[in-house]
Amino acid sequence: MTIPGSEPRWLSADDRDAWVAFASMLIWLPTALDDQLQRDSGLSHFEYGILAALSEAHEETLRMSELAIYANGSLSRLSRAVARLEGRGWVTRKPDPADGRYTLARLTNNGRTVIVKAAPGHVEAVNRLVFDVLTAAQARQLRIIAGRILNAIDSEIDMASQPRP
Amino acid sequence: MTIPGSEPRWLSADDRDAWVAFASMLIWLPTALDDQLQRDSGLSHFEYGILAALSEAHEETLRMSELAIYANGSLSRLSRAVARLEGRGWVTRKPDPADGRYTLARLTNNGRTVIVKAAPGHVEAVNRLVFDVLTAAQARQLRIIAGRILNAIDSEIDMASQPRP
DNA sequence: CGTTTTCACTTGACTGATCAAGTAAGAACC
DNA sequence: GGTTCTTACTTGATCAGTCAAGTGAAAACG
Repeated sequence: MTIPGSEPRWLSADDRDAWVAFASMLIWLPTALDDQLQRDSGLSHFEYGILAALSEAHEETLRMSELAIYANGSLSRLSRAVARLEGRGWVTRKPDPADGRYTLARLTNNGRTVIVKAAPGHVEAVNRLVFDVLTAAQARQLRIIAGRILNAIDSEIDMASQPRP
Repeated sequence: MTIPGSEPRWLSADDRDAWVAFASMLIWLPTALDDQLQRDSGLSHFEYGILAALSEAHEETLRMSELAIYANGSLSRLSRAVARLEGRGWVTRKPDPADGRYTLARLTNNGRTVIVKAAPGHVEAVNRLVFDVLTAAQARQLRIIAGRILNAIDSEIDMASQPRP
């Protein structure tokens, strides 16, 4: 995306400081949260997301393609992860009777027990590592900042898929 | 870390909103940056970090263990990544003559060419997706927020390794 | 109403990450 | 100065994730 011949645009000294800290956080916060879940519940963050999304859904059931969006993952990744969760007896899959192309994933009783046990520890970790160390104003800023960055990512993707609307 | 019998501490409505946006950003920003590097330079973000760290080091040379810290990765991961980069002719490895336990990784001329070509596009992406959409004040806040979260992670790790100082 | 397309997954082949075990060099101890 | 310990990696086994190809159900088409 750099226009050939144009001067590369570097980061200002302030931005560079911010980026070093931010980039490091982008790596270590997910790692820390993953570790807590793995230690305390034997779940990856992705698996946690799947169970959490199902537990909040109507009849604890979602189509795979919807679940993929809530859990922030590709369908392929979800398919394998749900296969693992099904193996542990925490989720079941069956074709949607209304349209055989869809697969309905549903939380089992055991699965509900797992997520109910895992949730408090995970939320506690999010509080400890994020919100306890931020002021209310910073938390609000964080929401805005994250929203803007997500918008920028989205519009970049839209740009790539349809060059001229 | 939840004290048994104590009430789980949930997130406030505001914090929950912030967390949903922030968690999504934690997933999609690294993905977007990785994609840009992969497309434009055939590098993963981790490989980019390795080459960038070497290019800024004295004589473009670093011990593996130092490099691991700069690149935010485990020694094992680094060892495999550098093996790949060595295979592509962008890095060499040799034992430190001063202490045979250390391995010195050094950027080759080809490696320098690669990182010099890759850097502007990557920095441009960081600007587009992060700093262009933030005010200067938000960028400053982001540095502070990231710093506080990193501190919280560090003190948690210290806590675990030495229960009582 | 049979054929072609599209859709919603699933899966095979491969790459990269992790953990634990292995190796080889230097330090420490007696 | 020989044995044990520590340090700095490296590597084998395994596992999760990606991409592309495959499958089977519904839509669309002529």
